[in-house]
Amino acid sequence: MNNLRFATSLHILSLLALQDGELLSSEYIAGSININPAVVRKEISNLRDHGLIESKEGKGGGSTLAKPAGKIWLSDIYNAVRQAPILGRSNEPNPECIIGRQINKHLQVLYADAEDALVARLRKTQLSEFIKQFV
Amino acid sequence: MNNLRFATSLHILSLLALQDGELLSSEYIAGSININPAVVRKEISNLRDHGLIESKEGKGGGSTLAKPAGKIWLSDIYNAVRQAPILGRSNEPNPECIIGRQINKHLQVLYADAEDALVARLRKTQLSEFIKQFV
DNA sequence: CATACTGTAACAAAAATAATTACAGTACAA
DNA sequence: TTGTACTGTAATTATTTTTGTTACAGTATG
Repeated sequence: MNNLRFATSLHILSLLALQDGELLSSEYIAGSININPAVVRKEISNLRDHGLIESKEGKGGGSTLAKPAGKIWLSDIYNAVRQAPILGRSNEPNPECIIGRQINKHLQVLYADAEDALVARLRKTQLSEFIKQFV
Repeated sequence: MNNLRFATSLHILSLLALQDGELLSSEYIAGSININPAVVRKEISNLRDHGLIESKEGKGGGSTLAKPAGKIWLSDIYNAVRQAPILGRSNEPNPECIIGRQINKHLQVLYADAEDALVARLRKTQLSEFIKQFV
């Protein structure tokens, strides 16, 4: 998770939440985050796939939340941008070693547990709560 | 944290813990993990800096745990390999935007909270417990 | 029909990660 | 005291991941 996707997605969603229904263009959002509009559109595309955002094409188009900010939890955002296990990838160890043969199985369990703990924390905060900080 | 360092370090420490005081060479360890010995030595160097491993140079040298496996928690390993915030890096948003100006501050708090939750989980397991799974 | 958007792909650039090579330094043991 | 078998570390290269850029077809609006 050494990337910008969580930060970017949360930024996008925060802007939309504060906008309260108004469509925002990828250009505008990109200006706020200070990144390329195409990157924003890519991230929006992903958030849309996860049911967090709706978009309208064409002139005057843009994006808005797909549901109230009170029904979006930070864990939803995490799940939307998640790609690899939170503690990192695994090696492909030597199967002839007693440790090597088994460790990935145990790592997976551990990674899942650790990730559960993280997600449980994120599930405590709604987007609506998060944006209350911006006043 | 999209890398192999946690998995690699835990593998190294598991081998040492099961070896119970016997010195293990980086070559042997590398063979078990199936990676390059120099990478192992680099990782060992880091774990040594964090007080988890002791090494002996020269012929017949190698590495061993710096303390009993019961006094090493998985959170210690996490802290040893940690580099970036667990949820990823942050953008450098537009300071002229009300969100852009503040979001990194709030992200930092959130990242710290989330990381605390993760670390708390890792603090529950000792290396000695982890290796009991290898029988 | 001109305009202003989105959606997406293809490509390029940059950054992070891992592998490799090399070799000086150290300890043991014959 | 010398050969051997290790570690420690740096320098370099290779690979993979991540981000940025460009381009353009498709869509809605007025």
